[in-house]
Amino acid sequence: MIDREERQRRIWRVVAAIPPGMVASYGQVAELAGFARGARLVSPALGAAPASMKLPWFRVVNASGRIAIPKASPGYRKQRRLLQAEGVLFDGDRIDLKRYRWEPTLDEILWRLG
DNA sequence: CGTGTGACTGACC
DNA sequence: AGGTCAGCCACAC
Repeated sequence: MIDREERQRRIWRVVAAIPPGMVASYGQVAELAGFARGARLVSPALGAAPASMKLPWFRVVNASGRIAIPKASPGYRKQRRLLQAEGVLFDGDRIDLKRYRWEPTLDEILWRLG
């Protein structure tokens, strides 16, 4: 039986493994963390991460390649700025997932996420 | 124990 | 291509 803490740790581990300049979707993070169809579990976990952890929360976007928070919010601009600083290009308000989506190799899954 | 909510998704117009 | 909508899961009331 896994509690909220354990779930968060698993999610954090996946997010921490996303390489700079790439992104992953909420659903993808959830699945890699062992929670199929648990996309909605990811955002609370990101918010709960201590700042000292330096979790690359901004590398998580929704399945359509867009930042999931309102465009008008400070958080939106911050996330966008951080991604762009890593070389992630935006096409309007959207990221080309074909190009920037992280697809972990078997090695990464076994050694970084296992 | 129902109900509503959300930094979600995929299917279907 | 973009909007709608029914599922989805945990959690707060």
